[in-house]
Amino acid sequence: MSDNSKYFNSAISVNCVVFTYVEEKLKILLIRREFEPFKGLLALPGGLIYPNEDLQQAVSHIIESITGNKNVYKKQLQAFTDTKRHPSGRVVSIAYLALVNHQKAILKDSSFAISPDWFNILEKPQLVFDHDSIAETALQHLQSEIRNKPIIFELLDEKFTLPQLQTLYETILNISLDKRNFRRKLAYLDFIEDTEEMQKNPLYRPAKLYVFNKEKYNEFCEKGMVFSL
Amino acid sequence: MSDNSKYFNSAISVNCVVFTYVEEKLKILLIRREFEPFKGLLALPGGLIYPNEDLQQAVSHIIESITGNKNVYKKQLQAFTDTKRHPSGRVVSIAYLALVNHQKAILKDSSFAISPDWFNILEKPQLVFDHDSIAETALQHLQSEIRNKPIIFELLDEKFTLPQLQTLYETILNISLDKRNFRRKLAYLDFIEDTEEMQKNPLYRPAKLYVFNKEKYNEFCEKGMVFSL
DNA sequence: ACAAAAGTGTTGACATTACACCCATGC
DNA sequence: GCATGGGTGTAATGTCAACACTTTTGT
Repeated sequence: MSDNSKYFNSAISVNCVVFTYVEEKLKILLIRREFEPFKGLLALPGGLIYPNEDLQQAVSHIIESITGNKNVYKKQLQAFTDTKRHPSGRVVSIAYLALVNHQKAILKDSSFAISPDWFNILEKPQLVFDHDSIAETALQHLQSEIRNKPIIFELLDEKFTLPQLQTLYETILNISLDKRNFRRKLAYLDFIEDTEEMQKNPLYRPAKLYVFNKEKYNEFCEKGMVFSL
Repeated sequence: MSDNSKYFNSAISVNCVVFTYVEEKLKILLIRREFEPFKGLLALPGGLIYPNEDLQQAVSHIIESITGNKNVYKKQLQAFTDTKRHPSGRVVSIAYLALVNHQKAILKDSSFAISPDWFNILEKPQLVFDHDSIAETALQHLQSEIRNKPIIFELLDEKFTLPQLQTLYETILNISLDKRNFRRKLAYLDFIEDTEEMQKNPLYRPAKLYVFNKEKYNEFCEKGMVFSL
């Protein structure tokens, strides 16, 4: 460790696996690379990090630049470290999972990304570098995380119906759930609150609207309780 | 990305949270730092990585140098990336969890570590950098992982008794388990095999010896089954 | 009135918990 | 023969899965 120069010459990047939910589909945010290598090909949004740059902030900045969303849910997944994953040298990429509400997201080009777009996760095209593997890891993480943590509400509007919530679980987990069993389970959770309001102008019978109450969820956790789908 | 020099000047390190089980205690491997900063203080084993170095191999090498164990169980946890975590510059540390059998581990000084020693996890002293936080993350990961994956056998001898297995679960999870319920649950798992052999020279009544059969475990998984403690 | 999705309870199967005594061995 | 930990079954409770009809609204 006496001669630092042989160690301080790697690069750090972040890659963001950003999911949204729209038209009853789980979609992933992909961009076209603006620079070589792989210029013009599809990739996860991300970028190299300056040595004094905070990774969470970098992720927030990238996501805000592309989608306009501030304060999105984000979580570090893991580092992708293959020595040959990047042709320009040693680039360790730290992958983040992020969830954004589709209504609030307005995609635009930025210094990080050209032609950003949402792709149905079930029809995800091939990506550059090891981004397919990063996306796969993120999806698995999401699938396991929504079973025990209330992050799914990040993908819904503030007010949502139980059928919407159920369909979203079914879409992400790729399973089907029994409506009555699903609703009975939720009935115990006081942090999913009935708002006395009804859905506006649906095609047929309107459903009740609910909200996720974060304070009540915290109280629920403090009692040592854990919810599980 | 046109001028790479402003990005390729960070360092990557690995840190290993190595657990073992001895004298009915879960212990963590700590070393004394041989170099500045924090020379002589307690730390997790680890080290800086060369730009062409594979991280898994580096972890294996470090653990083998200190404990003598080859092919230990290891798993990447996450990256620790605080800009100020290391005083010498930007060092992103990738943390690994590893499990070693105590009988096979013979600690010795190496280029990575002086005075390596096992510390009861319940009495872990303060560590340098952000290593306390890394160790805490690793412990939580271990606690959650042993409930659904058969990694606990990495900490036991090849042949073990059910009371040993139960005590190990209790130690790691810091809970107490009902002996009969615990054994009934294991009875369904054909990958925990009775060896017809008995424990040698115990103080009192000898217990039956079991082995973990990895092939049978894989078959069990292929049937879509999941075990859960 | 009809089409469509919202909303609602019961039952049987299975899993989990709680609990106490006899057994095998070393000394 | 006694001290110690190894080994065993049952009953009550709670949880989970399967299942079909009525209600509300828009057209």
